[in-house]
Amino acid sequence: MASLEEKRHTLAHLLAAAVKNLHPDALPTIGPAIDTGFYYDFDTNAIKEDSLPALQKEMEKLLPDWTEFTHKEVSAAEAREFFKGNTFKKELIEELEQKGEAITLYTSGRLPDGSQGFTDLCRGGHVENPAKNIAPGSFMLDKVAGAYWRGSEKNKMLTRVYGLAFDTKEELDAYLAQREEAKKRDHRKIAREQGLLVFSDLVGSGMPLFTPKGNIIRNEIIGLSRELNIELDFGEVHTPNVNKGELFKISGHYDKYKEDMLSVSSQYVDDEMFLKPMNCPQHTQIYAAFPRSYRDLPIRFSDFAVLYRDERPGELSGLTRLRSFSQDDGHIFCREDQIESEVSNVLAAIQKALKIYKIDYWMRFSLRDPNNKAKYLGSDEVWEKAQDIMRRLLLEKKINFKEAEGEAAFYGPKIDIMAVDAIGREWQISTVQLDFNMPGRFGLEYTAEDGSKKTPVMIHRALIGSPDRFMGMLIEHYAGAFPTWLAPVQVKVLSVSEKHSDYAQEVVAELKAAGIRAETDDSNETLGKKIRAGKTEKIPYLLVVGDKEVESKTVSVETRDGSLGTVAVADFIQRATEDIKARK
RNA sequence: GCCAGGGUAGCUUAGCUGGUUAAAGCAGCGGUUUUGUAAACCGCAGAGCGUGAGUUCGAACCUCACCCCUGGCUCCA
Repeated sequence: MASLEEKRHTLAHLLAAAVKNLHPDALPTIGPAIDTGFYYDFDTNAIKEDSLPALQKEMEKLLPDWTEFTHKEVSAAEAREFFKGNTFKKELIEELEQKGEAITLYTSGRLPDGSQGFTDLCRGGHVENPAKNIAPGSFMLDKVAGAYWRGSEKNKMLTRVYGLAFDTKEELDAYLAQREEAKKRDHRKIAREQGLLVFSDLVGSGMPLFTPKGNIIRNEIIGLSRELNIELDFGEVHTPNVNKGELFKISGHYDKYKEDMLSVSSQYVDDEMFLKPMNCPQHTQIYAAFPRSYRDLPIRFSDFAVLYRDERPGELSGLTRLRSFSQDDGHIFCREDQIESEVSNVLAAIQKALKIYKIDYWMRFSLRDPNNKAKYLGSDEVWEKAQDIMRRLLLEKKINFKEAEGEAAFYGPKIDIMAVDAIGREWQISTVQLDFNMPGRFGLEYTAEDGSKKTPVMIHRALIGSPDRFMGMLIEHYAGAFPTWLAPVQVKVLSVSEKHSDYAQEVVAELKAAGIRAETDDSNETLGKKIRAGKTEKIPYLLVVGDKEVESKTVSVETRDGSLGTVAVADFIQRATEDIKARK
């Protein structure tokens, strides 16, 4: 039975064969199977987007001749001879040679003269009979993109051709349909349609301007985090946007992220200053400003300040990657014996928040990259200790998690919450990070029970990450149909005709007095059109008022899921208020 | 930053092998209508075709530079 991965990998070979026929100068490099199909990287600049149809055709033409794979093991010298002129393949051969692994060449297909077909350096993993095993219409070339050789931007950029491939044509079509669905939910599109935020070339890229409607959502998100912070006994602080470079030199951010910080200058003093890219160093200064006793710990600060990062232009994307954004940030300074309860309380709060937002998630335990320790601050012992504490905690709590090497922050390991949205895409949101490094660098201390001075531990955490980014995710998760508590307009009162405008205004006034975000649509349009507009805007409640309702002081309630009939205004207010309070 | 696409009215799009006043729908505005659960009718206005240079008798269309957006790569405290 041919596995999907084998099919995909086989298609990568087929693609390389097609490229070899149509673009003989393109040097093949590597071509693995991926989640949705396959890709192959070529050293060439001849392949553009519009080359794809011809390549696709060529692949389809070649496929019937690919009835088997033959392979042979060769010496490094033979392999080098075969791939002479291809420095990329030579580099791979050298590596195989050094590791003492077998070097194999795989061949499939046939040339017009009947001689052997396309041969590639490969360790295997193909379907036995591509012509038979690969269903017609189950694959398509998708797009062309640049990709650095071996994933390093120091290396040459190659041309990557992506292909989609599934077991059947139906599965490919389903994937394409799902991609269409994702496009419909695109937060950039919905944010524009609903007038939630805008960007301006004059303000700058990556710097969102929230409209009154968008800011309502943003504030509700912050409001929930603030409420959870109070339950967790955090004290909210307020800190400035501009900081001296010295602060970041001590924290270690200067060395690591100077290129990604926006600098600011003063006309009067020479200090190198930066817009702050994070809050942690500042919070250490609030801690440091007063003598602290073991009895005072844990000390917890929360902060919603706007942060600035000089992201490279090509990395910006809607609300998911911004130059200016905030975090629902918080830092805990505690004793070692308090780590466990602090981390588990924060995790519980995160879980509570995600339940309210109806978001599924999984946890990623992000560890240091053991092969690149230079990227991180602090000694091996400290890292081992921090990672052990966190792992033990996750195991004790019986939390399902996946370990991920190389995903830690530069100062410590972290637990990242990976949200899974309504159509299955993952977003990294919340985080809890254990830091044994920064407090020492800032000379933070507390007086222990025995009178000695000790260094506190610092826990960095964000409940939902960035309110701005999270809002982008929520837009896509809900496809713009926000639950009532988040909806910028919770209720819209539609008058049947202009005769009923006064009553509609009255109802809106009552709703507003009850704290409900309501407006009227008393435009000179038919009711049908107003309903349509309200539904398109995804307003949670549409209240229709006409002669009957004016007469009986009622409203006819239409929700996104259907009609609730005619109820007294007071009853509707009660119902809506309960929803909002319960964050439904 | 790098690779590949793209930028026409507030929005969605047409026009683009160079050739009169750049064409629609929605939204907007003005009328008519006074409407009962997903688009009433008529009219009006709205576009320096991303920006700046160039080629040409003539540029939305060709060339160059820059800006911005999209998809990747790299990065993500």
